[in-house]
Amino acid sequence: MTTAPGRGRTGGDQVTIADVARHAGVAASTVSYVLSGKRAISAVTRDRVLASVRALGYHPNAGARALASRKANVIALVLPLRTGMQVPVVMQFATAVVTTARRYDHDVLLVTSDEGPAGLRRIAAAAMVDGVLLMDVELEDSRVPLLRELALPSVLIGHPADATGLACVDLDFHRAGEVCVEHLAGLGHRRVALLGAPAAVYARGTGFAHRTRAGVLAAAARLGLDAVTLPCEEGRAAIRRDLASLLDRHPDIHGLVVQNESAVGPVLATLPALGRHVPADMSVVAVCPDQLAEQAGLTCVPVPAEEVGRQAVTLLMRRLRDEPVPEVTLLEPRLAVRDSTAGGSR
Amino acid sequence: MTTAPGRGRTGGDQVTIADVARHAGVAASTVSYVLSGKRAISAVTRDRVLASVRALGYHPNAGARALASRKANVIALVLPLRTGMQVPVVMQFATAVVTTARRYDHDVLLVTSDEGPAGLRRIAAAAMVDGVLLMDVELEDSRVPLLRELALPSVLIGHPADATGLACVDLDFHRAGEVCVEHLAGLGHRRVALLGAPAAVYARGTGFAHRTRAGVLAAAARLGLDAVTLPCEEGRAAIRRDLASLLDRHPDIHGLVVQNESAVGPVLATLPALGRHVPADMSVVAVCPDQLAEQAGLTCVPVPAEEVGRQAVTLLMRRLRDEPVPEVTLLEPRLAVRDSTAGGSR
DNA sequence: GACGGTCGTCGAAGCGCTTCGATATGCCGG
DNA sequence: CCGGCATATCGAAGCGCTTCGACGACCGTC
Repeated sequence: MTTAPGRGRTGGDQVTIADVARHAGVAASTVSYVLSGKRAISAVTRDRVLASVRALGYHPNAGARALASRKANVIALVLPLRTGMQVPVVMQFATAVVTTARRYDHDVLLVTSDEGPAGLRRIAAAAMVDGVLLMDVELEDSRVPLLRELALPSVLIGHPADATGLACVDLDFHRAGEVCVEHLAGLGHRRVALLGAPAAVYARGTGFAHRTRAGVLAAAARLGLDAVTLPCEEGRAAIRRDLASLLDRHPDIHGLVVQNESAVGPVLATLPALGRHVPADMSVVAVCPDQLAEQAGLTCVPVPAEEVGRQAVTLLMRRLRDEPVPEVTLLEPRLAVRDSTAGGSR
Repeated sequence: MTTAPGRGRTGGDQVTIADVARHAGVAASTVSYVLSGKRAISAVTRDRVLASVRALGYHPNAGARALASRKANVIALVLPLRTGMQVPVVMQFATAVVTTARRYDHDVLLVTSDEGPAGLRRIAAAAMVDGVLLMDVELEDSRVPLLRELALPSVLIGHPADATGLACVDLDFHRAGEVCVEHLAGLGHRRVALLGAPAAVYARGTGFAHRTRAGVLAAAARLGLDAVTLPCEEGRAAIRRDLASLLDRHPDIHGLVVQNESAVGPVLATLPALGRHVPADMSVVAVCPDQLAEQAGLTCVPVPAEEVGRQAVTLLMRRLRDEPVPEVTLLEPRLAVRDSTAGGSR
């Protein structure tokens, strides 16, 4: 309607800020200021501009905006897309991240860990993103020094051995381990076992696995319980074997902590077959997504993936505004008691 | 070393094309042509430029590049982050997409379906992405007309009722249903059942669920088998109940097709408890990720998430180059026979 | 009633890149 | 030995946006 809107391209309707300015009878800079709120604009002008924006269906061009403002309004989510990870947790987490980021008017670029340091470097150098969220951080993580070097705003999920100068969010897995053991102890069990992540996960130095184990052992020591811990591979058969040999060697164990998403089902299925009924002969408490535990009526310490994701984004946004953020944010575990744990006789 | 590299900003090392040009003693446009290969450049110059690129660690600024070239080199992956989805499949799929996209020098922007049409519109208008990959497409999907309207290059995973003018990739679920039934029939079973997705998934008109069911029924009709199909909710208890009532009503069923990731484990755990041993009394074939089936020694038609992801990206890339792509690409299902199916007596 | 101070708006200068002529150089055939 | 044609390179003009300095208009003030 006004002056020559569409450029040549087929379907290339691209409405520019100049179009809006013309439509509203103001300068382009004024439109920009209305949209960013960085300078005072009279109510009259603002309303007129906003009306034009709506009328034309204007959306600022992301590239141009990024170039001029030196902000992409995009954050990177670096996911561990390797095997052996607790898949649903990652998924829930990603959802929360995207949703929360959108609330701050940011989008999320998905990056896989296997592109590794080079990927981070590329993303950073190309100024594609303003900051990064790193999942599945290991105790000694090769990406951590790089992050420091790049001075790229970041938030880690999980935490490395040395978190100096970084921001980390995580469930307090050490405390989670303790909580599980305390619960079992409170029910009168004196001998407990931790069925953990696959051995590879420990070998990789993944924080949550180590910290949970440490928590279990610490609480056991403090409360004077006997505790054995062992990794647990995936696969129904492997689990059955590991579990059988565990109970064979330690027949007097009546409390079991399971921290391995994919093992939860098989463990519950296998125990009765080994003559241990839950909870009569064996109390089971898991560290896993609540959804999973709820289905199985399992007492658990839920992994609050959603909450972690939200927190992580919030922290990153704060960091992008150059506000100070705590180095370590640990979420307090809570225990959801269900029917898989009960008082023991010894 | 050369002339004034770093701008003022702390850590703002941003190396620009001008820096490279200066370092190599050529014009900026020459550097651009070396990098894009869009004009012939002498070997001598090219080598000198590439050396400078490496020496300075140059990475083109994504925003500037997008602005000038009108290509973002980013594709959007629109994921169904709602509940009731087969999570690990989605994950595998996402991995394949990211990996493949990187191979074509593209990045992936993660978008959730719940931002819905508005999200697509925004992304498109802001020219953040060059194309989109849509997962979990429903038979009547509200985003489909929008895609047509926006003339946004896209590839759908799954397919809508009307695929005209679009590109879709998917496992041939209809055929998968048939393959399962044919396998069971080949083993001599005359009465089979399909334990499908949760009722909500059918209600939503999700293609894969409907098509599998149709395939099962078609093959059964063709081969003269009796077939019953029923949805299957999540949760161990619900599954046990559904399964028990099914076998109660149809005690002579000896072939079971399971298409519900989260039901596979519980079904296998429940059958023996109901007095049906696998495969002696009941042959079970699943449509699920192969990894899951392999663990359980289950005969299955694997959902080739990785392959689908790769194909989808490849098609999208072709589309971005304005090459013609087929409207529908169906991957042929293959059957992996394991220990959960065996010949029946009737 | 001239002066300083806001307030609201404008114009212009880039941000770093691609791309389109234009120009310079070298080579060929006539 | 020159016109003509490739071939290799350069320079300049944007892409659409933000942001800075400037400037008019209007206010209250002494």
